[in-house]
Formats: sequence, C-alpha cells, structure tokens
Amino acid sequence: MHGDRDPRPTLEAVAAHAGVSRATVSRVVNGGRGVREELREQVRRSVELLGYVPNIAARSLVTRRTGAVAVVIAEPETRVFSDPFFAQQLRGISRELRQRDMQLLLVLIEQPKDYERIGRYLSAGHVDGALMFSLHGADPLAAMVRESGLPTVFGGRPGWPGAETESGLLYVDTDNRGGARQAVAHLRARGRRRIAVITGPLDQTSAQDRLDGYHDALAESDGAPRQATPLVAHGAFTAEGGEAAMAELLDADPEIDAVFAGSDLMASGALRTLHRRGLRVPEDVAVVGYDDLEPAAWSEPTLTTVRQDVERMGSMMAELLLRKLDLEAGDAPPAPVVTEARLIVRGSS
Amino acid sequence: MHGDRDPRPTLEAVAAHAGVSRATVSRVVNGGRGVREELREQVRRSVELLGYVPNIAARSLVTRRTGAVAVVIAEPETRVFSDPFFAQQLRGISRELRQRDMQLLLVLIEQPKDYERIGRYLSAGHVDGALMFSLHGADPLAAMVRESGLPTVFGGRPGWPGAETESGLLYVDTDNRGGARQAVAHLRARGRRRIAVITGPLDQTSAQDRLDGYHDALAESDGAPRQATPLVAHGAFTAEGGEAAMAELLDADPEIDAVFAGSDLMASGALRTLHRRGLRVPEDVAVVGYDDLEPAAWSEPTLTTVRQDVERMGSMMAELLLRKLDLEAGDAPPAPVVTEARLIVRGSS
DNA sequence: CCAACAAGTGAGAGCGCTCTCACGCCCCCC
DNA sequence: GGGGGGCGTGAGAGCGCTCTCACTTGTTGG
Repeated sequence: MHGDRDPRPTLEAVAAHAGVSRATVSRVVNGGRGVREELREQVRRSVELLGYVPNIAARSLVTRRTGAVAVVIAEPETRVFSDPFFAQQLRGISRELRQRDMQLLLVLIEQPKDYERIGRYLSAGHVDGALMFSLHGADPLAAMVRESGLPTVFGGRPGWPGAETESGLLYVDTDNRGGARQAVAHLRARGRRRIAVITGPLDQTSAQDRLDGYHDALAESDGAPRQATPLVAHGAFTAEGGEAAMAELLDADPEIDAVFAGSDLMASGALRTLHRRGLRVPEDVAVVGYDDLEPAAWSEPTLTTVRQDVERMGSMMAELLLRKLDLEAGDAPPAPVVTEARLIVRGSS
Repeated sequence: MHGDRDPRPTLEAVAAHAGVSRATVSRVVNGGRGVREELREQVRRSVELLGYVPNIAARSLVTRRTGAVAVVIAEPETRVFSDPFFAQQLRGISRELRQRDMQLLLVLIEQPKDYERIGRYLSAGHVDGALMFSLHGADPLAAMVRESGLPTVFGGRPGWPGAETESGLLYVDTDNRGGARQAVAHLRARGRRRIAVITGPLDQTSAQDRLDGYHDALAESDGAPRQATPLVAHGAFTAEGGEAAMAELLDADPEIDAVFAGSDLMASGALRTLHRRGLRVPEDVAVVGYDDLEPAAWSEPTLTTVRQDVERMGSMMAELLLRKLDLEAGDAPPAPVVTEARLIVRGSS
C-alpha cells in the first residue's frame, strides 16, 4: 500500500533538474555557502518544485551524525515519570530541539534487563547525545554513558558517589536548597516556632537538598528565637508517606505549629492527617509544599508551595547538550545550570 | 572529544573475523535463515566478541525502513498532554515498540507553523508509521497523513467530518459511552432522580460520547421512574469549568441530587462548588467523575469515577500500527479497537 | 551415471548522500 | 604579460549495509 510508489526525488534528480552537479545541490541544501547567488536561487527553485527532502539515512551514513537526541527515563514507574512535570520538561526539550531540527527519541527503561540493550544502543552511535532523568544512586547507565563517551546532560544533579567532583559532568538542577530555605524562612517570618519537615528519599539529591535548606533556614538568625531541634520525618515523596509522616511527627511532638513537606504530594497527605486530627490549617498548623503541581492551587486550603520553572529546565538541558555537541576545539565547555526556585504563598500558611 | 576514536566494527570486520562473507554475517544478524548452524554459531561469536552493532543508517538506506515510529501530540498545551494519562500511554507504546526493536520518535506540535514542517517530515519517509493524539476537528495533520499514505493509528476516535465512514481508518478508543452509561445507571440505582451532567468540549468525540452515555442511561427502564429532562452544563474538561458548570446547574435546579462529570478534573471543580454552597457529598448530591486520575482516590470524599486501561490503550495503538506495517498482501487489515471502561465506586456516590 | 534440483555461500552492485580534491576561471600584483 | 591566489564548480570515492544473482556443493531420481 505504501512505499511501493516512491516518488521521492533524490539529490541527483534535483541536480539534473537544475542543471548543476550533485555537489552543488548538496551545498545549497546545507547552507549554500560557496555557491553563486544566482545558482543558489535556481537550485532552491528546483528543490521546491520537486519537493525534495534529504534522506537522513544517507546523510547520517556519511556524516556520522544522526540528528537525534535520546531522552532516557529510567524506571518510568517512579514519580518523575508520572508527574505532570515530565510533560512540561519534554515540551521544553522538544522546543529547543526543533529549533535545531533535531529529533527526540524517547527511551523508557522498565526492566533491569533493558539496561544492557539501552546501553548498547546508546553507545552504538544511533543518537548524537542523551538527556537522562531520574537516575538513582549508582545507576549503571551513568557508567555506560561515561564509557561510551556519549555526550549527556542529566536532569537533576546526579547523586552517585564521586559525582560531585567529576569534571565535565553536565546537568540542570533547580535550587532545591534555596527553595526549601525560602519556604522555612517564610514559616519563621509568620511566627512559627516548631517547624517540622517531611523529606523524600534521601538517596535523591533533590530530597537531600531540600532537607539541607530546612536546616539552613532554622540556623539563620532573623531576630526571632532559634528553633533548637529539627523535627524530621520521611515521606517517600508520596501522599501516603506524607500522611504517615505527619502522624508520626504529631505523635512525637503535639506542639508542632508548621510543617514543610518536600513535595506537594506529601503535603496533601499531611493535610489529610491534620484534617483527621481536627487541626486547622493554617491556624493551628501551617503547611508548605514543594513543586507547585496543579492540584496545589485547588486543595482545601490552597497550598503554599515552591515553584520551579520546569519547562525552562527542559529547554536548558537540550541547549546544554547542543552546545556540547558543537563544541569547537578550544571553546570553553558548558557548565551545569541551577535554576531558581520561588515561593508561592497561598492559603495554607 | 567524542567520535574521533570510533572503534565500531562493521559487517566487514565481523566477516573477516569469522572467516565468512559480508552477506553471511548479514544473514545471521537478520535472523540467520539459510545459514548452516555451525557457521551461524561462529558468526554469533564474532559479533559478540567484537561488540558489533548494526549501523541503522546504512541499513535503512537500503531497506527503506527506518525502524522508527513517530508519536505525534498536537497542541501539547491541552489536557491530553499534561495528563498523567499521557505518560501511561507512552509507557504502553514504548513497551510494545521495544519488543519489536523499534524507536519512538516524540513529536510535539505547538505552533500552527509547525504543522507544515511536521507534515513534510512525516511524508519524507523518516519514520515507518505514526501514532497521533488529540487531533481536534479537521486537523490538517489528518489530511497530510492520508495524502502521504503514512500508516497511522489515532488515539481516540477521530472526529473530523466523514471520519465515521472512512475505510481503513485505524484508532484505539475507550468505551466512553458505555462508561458514562454505567456511571449514570449507578447513580439511578442509588436512588438519585435528578441527575445532571457536566460535559467536556463537544468537538471531542470523548466528550460527546460520554454525554450520549448519560442520555442512554436516563432512557433505560430499570423499574425506577424516568428522569424526564436531562440537565446539561459545559465544563471544558477543566476544574474551573466544572466549578462554574456546577454553580450554573444548581442555580437552574436546586433539587439536583447527583451529578456526572465528564472528567475527574471537572468533578473536583464541582466538589468545590458543592462544598462552598454547604451541600454534603454524597448525602445531598452524589458525584461521579471520569478518568480515575490519581488524585481522585485522595479527594474529600474519595471520588467515584470511571477507569480505563490507559497503558493498554497505548500498547494496542502500537500493536495495531505494527500489524499494519507488516501486512502481507492478502492479509486481513486490522480494525479499530474500543477498550472497556469500568466504574470504580468510592465515597462520593 | 548423469541430469535436475535444493541448499548454502560469496561477489558485487547500489541505496542517497557528503566531502575531498582537482580543475577552470577571474582578478590582482609585480 | 605571466604567475599566484582566491573562488566556484564538478568528478568520484566511499560511508555500511542489503539483496540479487551466480556459483559450488550435496542430494535425489530417472
């Protein structure tokens, strides 16, 4: 049905039509440098007329460039993938890639046995570079990528041992620590004196950084009396986890008058527990989340939270990768990027 | 930095190593039919040893197959893209494609001017087929695809004029009408007698089908007295829309004792309005949503809703496309698929 | 015992493109 | 007026693979 009629013109055909050589048409198609204006125009007309589109397979066979970038999501069962976030990041990535006429190859890894296949695939030169999300701990992909030398940018600061000092490591992260500090400082400014925190899994840098920010804010002297002891519970970045963590915190210290949850999902769980125990938000206990997911704006009460420009993070990842890809010898290599986080004050604090 | 050392072995190298011809290695790599078992094993060892991976560019240059499928999302600003749904569908698609060693090319369309580029891209033979989501009304892509003859499967039943009767049109949809009928029948079985509906934009078949299902259920005779007049309001598939629609419905008829919202998002808006007006759910007004998004399970009260197997829909789309791709002459062409929808009863009804 | 055939293998063309190199032309300078 | 240097163009090789076709070998049947 398809493919048997294949009227796609080749370079050859365009060249014949324009009365020039293949080489000249190729030059015009790829920027037109070094071709007389008049000829160039003529070739362009032929291209237009015949509806010529380059065959990328043939092109990439000789250039050794594929014009494609892999977006790799490890363990798509996890939070990162089901987040609405993820869609936004993809949008940012897609926008940037399109500007450069590059394709976006989506690679989802589910089973451990996929790893080897993917690693092989990535090393095989099928893509020019990769963007990787949600690698935990010592993810085997990191090593594979390093070995293969495939240019890669990570989404979120990588947390494997030694990542800190690895030179040339490229990532885009948001200022989790600063965002958390803002959130907790805000609670202090509101006069709260027993502020608890609910953290995500601390093997993820985002969770650890947010916890660090909490400690930072407690240690700041803003004239108000210091809160001596941190109150920490773990919520696994899920609503259920937040629910349990809040209960645990209240059991340990009923005097708590505020809680900073490391994600909106955990905050929603915390709200449920507070509600169940008859505590009013924000009168008795103030609540701040993190992420600014859409539902945060329509919970009861609306949730104070920390926002990050997710789409921009996506486009910066792509941009970083593209910059690395056409690095000329002698150019300064690009550096990791950390984007700003901003507190959004709503009804829950 | 990368690519200058390029130790990737070619077919030639493997052939030399195994002491056979290029053709034989090619045969082994592509299934091994017509090669003596002994030789085959020997070639496999060489492949393994050298770490040979076929160069897809070279391959697709001659086979005219790219081994890639485009997943096209039109207007990714819309609900369909930011849905958690979307991630699930992708997962289903990805799983199916991986089994067949096909790549997933993600194409997001944002601006009208992208359309032409994409249309050209799709017709240019860069992919073997396409999966398309969220095409509204007379989306230009539909025409482009038809013209180019690119094998395509749609996500959701297409709604453009004439789509109904178009032969060979392939799509995967969920039984929106049946799901809605179940939801409303459930409300009737609970003894509700003034059941309203909040619909999505009726230019999307899913919204229209759900409305039809509502009418179906009202018309069913189940022994209970019939509800004479349907009560319909429009909510645009958003929380805000649901909020406004619910207010409108209550203003028009304060006796309403149940509402079926065409999406969970609209249901959440409706809940807010009911809450604000001091109406108890489900005592005064029962609420049923549609989609079974994650937050549905943790709203207050938990939301009765209709679930569809989204991931399965994704994998069926991919499967349908792959079936169409390797259709031999004489095979029966695949047909559209409509998957089941299932009512999930929770606290709000 | 040889023709006919099947099965396994290799030689070689060619997919559509880029890119190097050589060539021709014109301009400038000595 | 001739040599050197640029610039624009074309010829041709070759990227790594598949696939057709011819060849060799082993098997069968007349």
